[in-house]
Amino acid sequence: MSRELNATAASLLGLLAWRPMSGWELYAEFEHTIGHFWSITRSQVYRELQTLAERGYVELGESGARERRVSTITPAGREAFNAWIARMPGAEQIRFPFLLTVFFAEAVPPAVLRQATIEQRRTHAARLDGYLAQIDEVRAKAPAPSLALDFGIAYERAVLAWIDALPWMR
Amino acid sequence: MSRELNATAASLLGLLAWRPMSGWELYAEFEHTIGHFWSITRSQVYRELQTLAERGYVELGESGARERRVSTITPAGREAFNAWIARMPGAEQIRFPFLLTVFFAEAVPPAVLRQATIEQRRTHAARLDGYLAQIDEVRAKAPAPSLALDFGIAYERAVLAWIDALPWMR
DNA sequence: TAGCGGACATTCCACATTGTTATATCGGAA
DNA sequence: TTCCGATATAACAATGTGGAATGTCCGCTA
Repeated sequence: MSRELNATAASLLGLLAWRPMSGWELYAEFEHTIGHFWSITRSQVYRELQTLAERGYVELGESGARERRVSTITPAGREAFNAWIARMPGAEQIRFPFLLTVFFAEAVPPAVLRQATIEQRRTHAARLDGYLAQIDEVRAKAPAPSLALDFGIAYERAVLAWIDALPWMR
Repeated sequence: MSRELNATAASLLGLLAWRPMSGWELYAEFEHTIGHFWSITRSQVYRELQTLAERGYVELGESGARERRVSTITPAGREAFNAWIARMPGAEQIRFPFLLTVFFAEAVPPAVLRQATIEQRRTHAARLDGYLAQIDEVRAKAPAPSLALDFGIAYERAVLAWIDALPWMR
């Protein structure tokens, strides 16, 4: 029954290797770190936690106050995580709805196109600001994660530059 | 029964708005255009084609040579596509396994880390080359799609620059 | 010219993953 | 007391992945 871990489960394990957390905490932690380049929902966290527990990779604590159940990674879990993280990573997968809008721009009413572009720009600018506001602190505390954040910064800058060069925005 | 189109089905419709195609062709066309920023599998193409046909958005032709069935977009299909493409696009979704490797780099054996990085670099460099080889031709023939390709170019350049700045690569 | 290998083409299936929605409890703040 | 936010879970619908099975047709070459 040693099915492969999926990336989501593995990331959860990775976070649990830092410290024990409840599902709720895990989700929050995930969102503001890995969440920048990997999406997840809350249900998924609990689901994955279940299967992780079935495989003996985490231990679900007692249901204490507020039903809170802290998950702790087991030695087997650490081992599984280490094995997973050391495999060659696959290609990334992007799904960028705005690129569909651009790709089919000829079918989009000009006003809508401009509006959508402005909104995208705002979103990405806000994300960049958020990343920049964190980067120094993260770099000091967590070197490896800060490199992933560097990617986010480079990415957002590239997106913004590209948006600014769109012909209908100049 | 007028359920929302999903992005995948809508993109397929968008391609069919250019010209009628068989599922096979659709997949090929998709792969080397939209495929750069949206993934799809062959089974999915056929499945979506089925539901698109059920909703009257495409017409599946007679089975011709080699079982080939050409799909043609209907007026209702064009309308549905135009409505879909004019809605505000949502946020993009990235899933970048290598970023997990980087994020958890402390748990990765140095040799593996270096190896993975080199492979990533090669992949992205190859993609960039591929895009650059096409861009002039695409720009001349299909202005809007070329803007999406421009994004690909900007993206790959950003990734390469980021990779080259990783501390274990210098 | 017969035959073969490879490209073209579709269908079906099994499964994994994801997203959404609803529901229930409890502690603390207002 | 009432309401909000933290917390957990279930159940379903939708989406996505990957591959097996099956057949056709094209062009090459023995």
